[in-house]
Amino acid sequence: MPKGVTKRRPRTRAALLQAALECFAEQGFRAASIEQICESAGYTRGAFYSNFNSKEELFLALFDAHSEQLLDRMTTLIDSTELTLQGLVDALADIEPAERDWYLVTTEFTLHAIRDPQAAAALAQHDAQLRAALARGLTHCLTRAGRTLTVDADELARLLIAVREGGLAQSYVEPEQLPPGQLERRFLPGVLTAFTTEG
Amino acid sequence: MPKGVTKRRPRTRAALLQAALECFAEQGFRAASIEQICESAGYTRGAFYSNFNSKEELFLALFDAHSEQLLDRMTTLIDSTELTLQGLVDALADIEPAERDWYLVTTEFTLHAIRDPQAAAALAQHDAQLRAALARGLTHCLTRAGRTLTVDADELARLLIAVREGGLAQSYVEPEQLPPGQLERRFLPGVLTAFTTEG
DNA sequence: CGCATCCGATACGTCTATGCATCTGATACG
DNA sequence: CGTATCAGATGCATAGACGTATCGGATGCG
Repeated sequence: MPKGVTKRRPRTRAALLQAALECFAEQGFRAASIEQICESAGYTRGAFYSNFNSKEELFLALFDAHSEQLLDRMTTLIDSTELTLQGLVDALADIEPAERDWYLVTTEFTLHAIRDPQAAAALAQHDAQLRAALARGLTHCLTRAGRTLTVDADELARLLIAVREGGLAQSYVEPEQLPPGQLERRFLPGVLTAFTTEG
Repeated sequence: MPKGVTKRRPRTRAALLQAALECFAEQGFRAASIEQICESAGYTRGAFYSNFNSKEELFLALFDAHSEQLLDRMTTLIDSTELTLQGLVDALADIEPAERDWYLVTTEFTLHAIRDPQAAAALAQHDAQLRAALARGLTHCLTRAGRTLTVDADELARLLIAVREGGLAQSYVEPEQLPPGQLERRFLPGVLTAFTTEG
C-alpha cells in the first residue's frame, strides 16, 4: 500500500467509471470523447490519464465491474434457499430502468469482443460464470419442483440468455410494442416444462 | 431521368456500399473512416461525397439494402409451396459465413436505433415486415402439420428472432463453444410443439 | 504545524478525419 | 466526331481528440 493519499483516487476512479457508463450509453464508445467523460464526472483529462492508460482500459474496467456485480447478484439470488422456478423467471424478466445503459454498453463490448480475441476471452469467461450460476439455479429449482432436464443445463442457460438479450434489443428499439421482460414471462415457463420431464 | 452518365454512378455506389459493409464489420461504424471505405472500394472521398451526404446516410443506405434483400429471401422461402416446419427451422439455423459481417453491422445499427428515434422507426418498420413474414410462415407450416398456435404468432416470431440474435452473439464470441445455429436446432422444434396444440 | 508525496489541472504539440472548393476526365448526345 | 455535362480526383483549411510534460494544490504523516 502506498503512503500517500488513499481516499481521493478511488472516488475519482468511481466517478469516472460512472460517467463513462453514461457517456458510452448515450453516444457509444468511439463517439464518447475522454474529455466529455471527464467533464461529466467533474474532472479533467489529467485525472483520467492518472487513473487509466486509454479509453479501452476504461471500457474494460467498466465491463469488469459490471460483470462482477452482476455475478454477485445472480449467485446470491440462486443460493437463496427459497428460490422457486417462478422466482427465477421473474428475476430474468424484471428489467430495471438502469439496465438500458448497461445493455448498450455490454452489447457494444460484445461487438468489440467479436472483433478482438483478447476481449472475447474476457467476455467468454464472465459469460461462462454467469451461465454456470444460472444452470445451477435451474437444476436446483427444477429438481425441487420434481422435474428433471432433458437437455444440457448449460445449453438451456444459453437459450435463456439469448432470449433475454435478443428480447431486450427488441424492447429497447420499440418499448411501446414490447415491454422489457414480456418474452421471458410469456415463454419461459412453457420452455422449462417443454425441456423437462416429470420425476 | 438525367441526361448525363447513367452507368458509372450505380457501380461506384454499389462498390462503396460493399466496402462500407466490410469496413464497418471490421472496425465499427465510428472507427471506420470515410477515407478507408473509399480506398477499399478503389475510389477517393470525392466519389463518396458525390454519392452520399454523410457517413450516417451511407450507414442507413447499407442497412436498407440489406433489409430489403433479407425480406425478399424470407418471403420467397415462405411462399415456396413445399416449405415444412423443419425447413423453416433449418432456414433459421443455417448461418452463412457472410452473416457475420451483417450481424456486426446490423447490431451496431440496432444500438444506433436505440439511441436515435428516427433510426428506431426505420428499424422497427423493417423488423415488423420480417416478423410478419415469419409469423405467416409459422402459421402456414403449423396448420399444414395439423397444429394450431396457443400463443400470438407475432410474439412467437419475436421469440424466434430473439433466440437467433442472442444465439449469434454467443456463437460469434466463442465459435468453438457454440456453433452458429445450434440453439435453433436444439430448441426450436420443442418450442414449436410446446406452444401449439394438436388439431 | 511543516513537509514530502501523490493526485489532478493546465498547456502545448500532434495527428487524423472531415467537408468543401476547385479541377480534370469520362460519358452520352447531337 | 465534337461538345456539354456530370462523376469523381485533388488540394486545402478546419476542427477535435489524443497524449504528454509540467505545474499547483491537497492529503496524510512525522
